[in-house]
Amino acid sequence: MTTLDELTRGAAEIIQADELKQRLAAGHPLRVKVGFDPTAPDLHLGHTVIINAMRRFQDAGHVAIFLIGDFTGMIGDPTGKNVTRKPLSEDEIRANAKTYAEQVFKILDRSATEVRFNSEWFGGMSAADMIRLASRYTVARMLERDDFENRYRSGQPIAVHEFLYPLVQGYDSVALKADIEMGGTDQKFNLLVGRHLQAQENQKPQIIITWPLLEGTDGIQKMSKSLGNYIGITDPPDEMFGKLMSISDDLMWRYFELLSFRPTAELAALKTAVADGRNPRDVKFELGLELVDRFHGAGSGEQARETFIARFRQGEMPEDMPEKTLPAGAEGLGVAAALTACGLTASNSEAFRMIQQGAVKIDGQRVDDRGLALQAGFAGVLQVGKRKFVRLTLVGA
RNA sequence: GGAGGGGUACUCAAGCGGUCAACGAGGGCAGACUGUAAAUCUGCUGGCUAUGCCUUCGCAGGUUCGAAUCCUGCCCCCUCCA
Repeated sequence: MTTLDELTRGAAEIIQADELKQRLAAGHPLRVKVGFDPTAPDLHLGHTVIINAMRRFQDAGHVAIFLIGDFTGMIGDPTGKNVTRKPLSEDEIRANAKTYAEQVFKILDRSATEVRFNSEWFGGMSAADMIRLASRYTVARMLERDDFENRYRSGQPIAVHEFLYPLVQGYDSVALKADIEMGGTDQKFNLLVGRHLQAQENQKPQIIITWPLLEGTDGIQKMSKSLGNYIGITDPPDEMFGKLMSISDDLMWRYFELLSFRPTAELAALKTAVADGRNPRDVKFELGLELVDRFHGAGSGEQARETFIARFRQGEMPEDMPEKTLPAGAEGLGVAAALTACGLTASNSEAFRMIQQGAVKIDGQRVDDRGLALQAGFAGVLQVGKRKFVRLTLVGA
């Protein structure tokens, strides 16, 4: 039996926690809605925080509604002041939705998930109905939203249709008869609009659960692809495991809380164990095992761990690495040129720098001579730093 | 429309005729130490056919032996006034 605490572990805020308790106690399956933007189908662990939450609700017998905002996506949402998002074509949206599904059902239980598109109810809505919808909320209340208020006060433009977005999102909840809507903390305002609109339609206003934005591997900024501090759920097992091992001990607990399905009591036990002297690294292994298994199938986590140990604790070379065959001229191929051609360094200059810093190895042997030329017939492993390898073969030109 | 301020490498930010491939900070990368953790220390952080050469300081010209630095035009951003 999943308790309320377990369902909302790590949540930033619950609006009307009492109501949530009551509805859960009533014993009926609740409709848990989460909206997704059809623009970014490449999910990382940060996105999964909320998907995990959906899964917990499913396991407790509720229905997860995976809502794809295709209607809104086709218009292009300029929210977020700087970049105007470009509208997506129907084809793009369909393709993105498919990718979403593939990724999301690694976590969600397909049989307890409703996948919906908001073009279902907006696609055929008349202008009159849209204006009617717009009449349901006042400008003053719209301006309560933080970013609207800031922009209004500082004289930055707010396009009229931006006011429509919260309404559209809120109306989704009406159309879906959502009992609960979850979102990132930045979504709070929009989620509240849903409550308002539902009340006007004589529906029970949805309960709102907001989730924090997960910190990236740097432990400071939110996980995002553009910051490069992300762990993609399609990352290969070894890479995913490795990235997880590189997070700080503090961050590990955060990841456990938001990403692991282990009961809170177990997490507390792990914490105690570490406090009593257990190596945090081994606990981090547990995290890696769980997550790699989740995205790559049972057993893949253990395999990733073995590879990890072999490579980093015992200093072995990875078993599979990119292979490359290059032609060598009469005088051979300079190491720097070879490194760059293999993509291990961005330029010859960088390659020279790496050599100077003792970061370059050939078959595990450190290279100090930047003038070294590899001859045709060479076959071996080039390495830069601790984790970049290429198996290179040189053939005569 | 008027007045003023500003655009420098991944980001912030110095420099205001030569010693500038450009101070410093952050970030990133590498080395040491480790548990590929954090913290810490050290080095690097434009390119190349590499002890030299080439290209970079909003864009295009000009002055000068020599410009990121001075002049002209253009583009963009910000602040104040109308």
